[in-house]
Amino acid sequence: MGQAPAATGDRRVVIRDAAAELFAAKGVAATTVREIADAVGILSGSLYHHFTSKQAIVEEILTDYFDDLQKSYTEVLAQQATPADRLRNLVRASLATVHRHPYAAEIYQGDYGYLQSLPHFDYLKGVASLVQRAWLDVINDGVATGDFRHDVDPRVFYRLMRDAVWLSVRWYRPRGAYPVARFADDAADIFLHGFSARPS
Amino acid sequence: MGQAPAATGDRRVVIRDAAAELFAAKGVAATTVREIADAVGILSGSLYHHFTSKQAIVEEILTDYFDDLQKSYTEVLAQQATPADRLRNLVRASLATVHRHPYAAEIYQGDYGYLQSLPHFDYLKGVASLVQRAWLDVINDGVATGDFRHDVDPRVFYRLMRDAVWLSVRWYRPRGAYPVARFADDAADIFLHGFSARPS
DNA sequence: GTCTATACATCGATAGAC
DNA sequence: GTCTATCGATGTATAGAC
Repeated sequence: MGQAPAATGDRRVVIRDAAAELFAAKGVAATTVREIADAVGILSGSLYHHFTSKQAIVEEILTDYFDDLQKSYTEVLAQQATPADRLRNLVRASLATVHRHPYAAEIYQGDYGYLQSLPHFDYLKGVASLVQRAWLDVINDGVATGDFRHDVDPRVFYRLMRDAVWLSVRWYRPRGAYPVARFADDAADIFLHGFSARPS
Repeated sequence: MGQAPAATGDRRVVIRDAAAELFAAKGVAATTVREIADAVGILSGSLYHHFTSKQAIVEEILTDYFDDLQKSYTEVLAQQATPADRLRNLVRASLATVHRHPYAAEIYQGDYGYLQSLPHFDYLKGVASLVQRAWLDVINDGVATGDFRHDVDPRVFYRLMRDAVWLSVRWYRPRGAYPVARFADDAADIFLHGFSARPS
């Protein structure tokens, strides 16, 4: 009856999601527009009714992810807590966001080179440096307060932790028996113990 | 005089190394044979005097790396020590090998999808599972002896540590002031403390 | 061992019928 | 909104002269 306009945006989302899965699995450059079209059951030419180019699809996938990431971090950064708790919250927020956009996260990590050719790459860089700033600030704070060790370069610790956390999207997928929140706490726990200045 | 045959194999190595650097930076699929030829100052057609195909170049790069990796691990696995020391030795051997073949290591991590199309992919898989087996055995031993924690899944600990260690090739390069051996010890230290069952 | 020239496949993208 | 048909660019690889 007073029915909705037959979900016109649906096709767009279906295409975007199918493309994201392919991009994540094979890389953007190695994925053809024909493969994307096959995945949704249309011909490659029809894709261009929904998107102006292959790049535009990539851009929409990544922008969606980074919008969400920026929002999550803004919330976490508004809170006050000890360095250890703040670091744990960053891990939780990162992993929760990543698993709302697992394909986008994989694309960002695996195709950084290609991404530099995107029109909105500056926006992505801005969010990425916001993320890096947040981690490094917390780690440096913890070293300053004496909570964290000072015998290992904070940048080394940051990068080890960053890779371990963000790359987990390649092998970890949330399950009922081991949900994201618990996984995030395990990861944070290992790194916090490893970088703690105090005997546990 | 009784001179060597004017180093015929040199060109091959020069081409292979130039290709490796490009593959690591942009991905295999996104790197063209013309770019490789440009990098060594010849035309793309001339490449095929040295290699039968682009895939063959990739394969030689990766096989070289994996041969070295297998050799390093065989040595380390012959030694006996505590779980903590053995894990530390695995980190040292891994990072030392990675930094003898930094481009190959980056290619393996960044283009795993493409690699599956290689003729010798089964060999690569074999070495990769040797590596995984070595890490998991040591970790499980440490949990069994009570040296390592039992409240975090060993597989989770393994994967976090694996990603942090192997992905470091993307950002860490050995320097005089911070050589591989020291970096390896720092990384092992953080993870060993983080996964230790004993107060430090 | 490199170059010239080119074959052949595949890619992203477009135009217009339905 | 999809299909048919196709263009132009680009990619890997080959053949033969030098």
